[in-house]
Amino acid sequence: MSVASAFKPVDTTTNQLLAALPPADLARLLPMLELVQVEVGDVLFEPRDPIRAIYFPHDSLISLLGVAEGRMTLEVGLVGREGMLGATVALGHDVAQVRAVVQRAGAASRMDSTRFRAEFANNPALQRVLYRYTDTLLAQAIQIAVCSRFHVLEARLARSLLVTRDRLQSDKFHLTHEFLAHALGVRRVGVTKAASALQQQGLIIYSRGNIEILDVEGLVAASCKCYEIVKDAGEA
Amino acid sequence: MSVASAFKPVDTTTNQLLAALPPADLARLLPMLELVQVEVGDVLFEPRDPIRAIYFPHDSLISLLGVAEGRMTLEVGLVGREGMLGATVALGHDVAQVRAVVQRAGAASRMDSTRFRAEFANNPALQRVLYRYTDTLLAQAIQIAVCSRFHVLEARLARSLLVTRDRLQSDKFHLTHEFLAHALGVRRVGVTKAASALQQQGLIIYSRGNIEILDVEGLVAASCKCYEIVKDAGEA
DNA sequence: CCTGCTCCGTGCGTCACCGTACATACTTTC
DNA sequence: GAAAGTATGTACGGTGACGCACGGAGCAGG
Repeated sequence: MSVASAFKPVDTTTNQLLAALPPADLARLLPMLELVQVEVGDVLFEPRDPIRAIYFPHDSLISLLGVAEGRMTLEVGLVGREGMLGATVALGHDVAQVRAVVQRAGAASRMDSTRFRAEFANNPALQRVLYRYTDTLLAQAIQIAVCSRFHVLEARLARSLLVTRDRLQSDKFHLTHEFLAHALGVRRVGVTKAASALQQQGLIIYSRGNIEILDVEGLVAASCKCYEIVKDAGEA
Repeated sequence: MSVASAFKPVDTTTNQLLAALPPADLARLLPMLELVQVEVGDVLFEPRDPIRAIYFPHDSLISLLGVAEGRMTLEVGLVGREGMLGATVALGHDVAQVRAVVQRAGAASRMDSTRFRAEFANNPALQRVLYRYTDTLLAQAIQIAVCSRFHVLEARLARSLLVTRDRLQSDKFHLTHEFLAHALGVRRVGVTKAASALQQQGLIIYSRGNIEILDVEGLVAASCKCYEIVKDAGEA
């Protein structure tokens, strides 16, 4: 991760949480935001870490991984331009419960936790936005819990790809089987098997981490309902 | 469910969310609360239902079940005296995402959603309490997602029993294998097998739904770390 | 060009849990 | 005190994913 040029102003229209704030509130927030570039694989925090900074992604994408013992992980949330990372510090808990790892490199606005908490206390608009977003995160986590328990890997993979597509607003992205395995909480070979099944159905093609979605409708059909449920919850 | 005698006043010290409110804020809330009795198996709402009322349990216990197609369910949260049901309506989403089913009969204070939302908007203390509690619910859901994915049934059953014990502050309670199966997202026979294993280890005894925990330490050892993680998150 | 690295594919034995069906035992009811 | 209901126990084949190991293929740089 690196601090971007100080000359480049933060584009406040990309991140939708920032964009949702009234101009006056946003203006107060802006001087505290620092534009940074995050790189794939960067770990912004680990479970039990104190959260020192919160992030508003612009074009980056951050995966929230629940961690069990060993190297078993499960993605419980995905944060892109529509959300923020670390809302929890304003709500009372300042210790991370998940691993936050960058899934797609890009820009994000960072802010010190302490200042954020102080600002949060005096900013009703920010409170409303965060409260609502946290509720969306909860809906995501719940659906992922259900999905991981009951649905077969192939459907879950399809769901995961569709969510990534929505977040990035692109049909092509880079994501290795290894990374997906961590997100889905399965072995890498399991992903290979499921992905090649989707590929044989003509829904996607992939090669060395470059994934392209060919047939969105087909992929929706191959996925479980969970995809649409979390999508609806996010928009409602 | 039935409305309790109007003569009986709401005991505001039992539910810990209510108890945490400053007296003035609580006083404004009280006239809007209605004391009701909920019975085992009562379904307070289903996924996609509009949430018409919110609940503050006193000695009752309410299980939040994520629902997949068919009769496959998974408990993603448990609400007792330490929490409330339906906080989500104040946060923006007024449609339920889970099934709320009474696990243990008892008293709860009910309040109309619309009035609750209005009160929430003007009550900073209530906002703080709810923010924090929602964050705890999120922590629960995340840990349950991880736990259900990676840990074997016996450990998950042990965790579930320990959580129930904490909520009820009692080593004895009523809970059938069937009910536990719904909560854990497994078959009833799976629970029977896991429960009899715990019984043979001398950790619990059960008979026709009456469960007694004999060895808390042993049960903690038999459970996964998830139990302590959510416990810590709730208290932190 | 060959070495090294990342990424993907296959095979094989094991296991937890599934779905189903049936059996037993305690409890309540009339 | 028989019938009906509730709760628990046993059995069996099936399967999705596991863990591990190794094979191979594309891409990079010296």
